[in-house]
Amino acid sequence: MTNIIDKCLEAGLRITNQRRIIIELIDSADDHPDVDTIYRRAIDIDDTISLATIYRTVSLLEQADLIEKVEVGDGKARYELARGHHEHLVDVDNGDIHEFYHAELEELKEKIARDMGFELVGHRLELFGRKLKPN
Amino acid sequence: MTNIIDKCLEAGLRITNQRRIIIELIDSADDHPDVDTIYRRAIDIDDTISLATIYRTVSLLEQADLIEKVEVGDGKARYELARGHHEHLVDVDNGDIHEFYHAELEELKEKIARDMGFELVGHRLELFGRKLKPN
DNA sequence: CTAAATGCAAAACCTTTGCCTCAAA
DNA sequence: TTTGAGGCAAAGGTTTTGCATTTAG
Repeated sequence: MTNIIDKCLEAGLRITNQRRIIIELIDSADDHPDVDTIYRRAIDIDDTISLATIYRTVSLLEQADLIEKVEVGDGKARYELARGHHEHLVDVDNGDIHEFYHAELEELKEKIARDMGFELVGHRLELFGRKLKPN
Repeated sequence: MTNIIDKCLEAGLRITNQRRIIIELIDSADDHPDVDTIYRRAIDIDDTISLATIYRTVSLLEQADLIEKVEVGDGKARYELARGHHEHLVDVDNGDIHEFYHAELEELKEKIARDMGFELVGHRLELFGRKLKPN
């Protein structure tokens, strides 16, 4: 079992106490915390960690493709562990983020870009929805 | 021919000189200007317009569904005239924004949301691509 | 005339950075 | 030991806001 710390070492990252805390925190989060949330959770564990370190660390982890930035339109960068393509559906009534993967959608994006004369190198998709009443 | 000013009046907006300038400027823009660009273009026409008025006006126009915000990941809000569903493909090499509409994609988004138990009330999609060499 | 809009400057946010100190390898 | 990392506080960039003044309707 290759854990997240090993992956950081493989990526050539120096593992400091602060980094370990931040990384494990994102690893174990089951939501999509923004930087301030990560900060507040981190100082619960070690209250000497600074906001600047959070920013520097997430930016590093993102470059190493270990975490991914998620932007859901609230003006704040949120992060999640990188674990392959998936998209987000945001519940507009409570902000809950639901993940999904849809192969057909992935293909379609590639095809659209190709038809327009581009190689697809990235994308961003968020759906905003409201829960349907079951009937 | 219902022009953009008429639409503003229908929406109940008071038409000031500043608003007229800002609105017509966005109406006639063939790119996706950010707030600062709108500001610079506006003061070329009337140098008493303030940045605050640009922000207040675009926010008003957006609420009235007369313009739409486009976020292409550069951290700045860009605006375009509301003119029905379409998506954006950003050329990562030069920032050019290409628009497209793809019916199949629209349907697919609706279907995905529905299958997840949601009514789709909005979405955001940007593709990032690099021009293919013709061969 | 009167409510609403503007200008200006200050403040509010989120994020980045300089610099000196501290710690991982 | 040495180079990179962290803490702190200041600065940066975008957007919002308070308040006195002006203006559209």
